[in-house]
Amino acid sequence: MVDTTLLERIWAAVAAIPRGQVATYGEVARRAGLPRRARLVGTALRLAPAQRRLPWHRVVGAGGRISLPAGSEAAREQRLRLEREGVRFVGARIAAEHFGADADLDALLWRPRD
DNA sequence: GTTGTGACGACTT
DNA sequence: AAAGTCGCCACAA
Repeated sequence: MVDTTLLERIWAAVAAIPRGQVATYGEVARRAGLPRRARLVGTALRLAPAQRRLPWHRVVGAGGRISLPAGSEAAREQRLRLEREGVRFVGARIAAEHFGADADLDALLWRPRD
């Protein structure tokens, strides 16, 4: 069983993602003080009570790709929610401008051509 | 106890 | 670009 204090820390880190921005699972884990525990972030989101009203859609896979099964209803909903708050996609990836300051720049080393 | 799976990710081939 | 490998670990069977 997961320690609920860990879940709380993760949920708090997710709640802190500003509207219009995204963070990767790895970043959320780091911000929660749990480096290398990206998988746990996924678990935490799965276990999160809907009542918490977490911005779960702002958590994405490394490099800005949606991690939910491609073509799934959940994946469509996530993209829709993101676009609805101004997050722009370039192909399957989220534009670099939407990542927070401590995002891993190496993973974001791509740019839509200017 | 062991194995497989997965809302992950960094590395190496 | 694509496919393996490894680290990570909760969970179900």
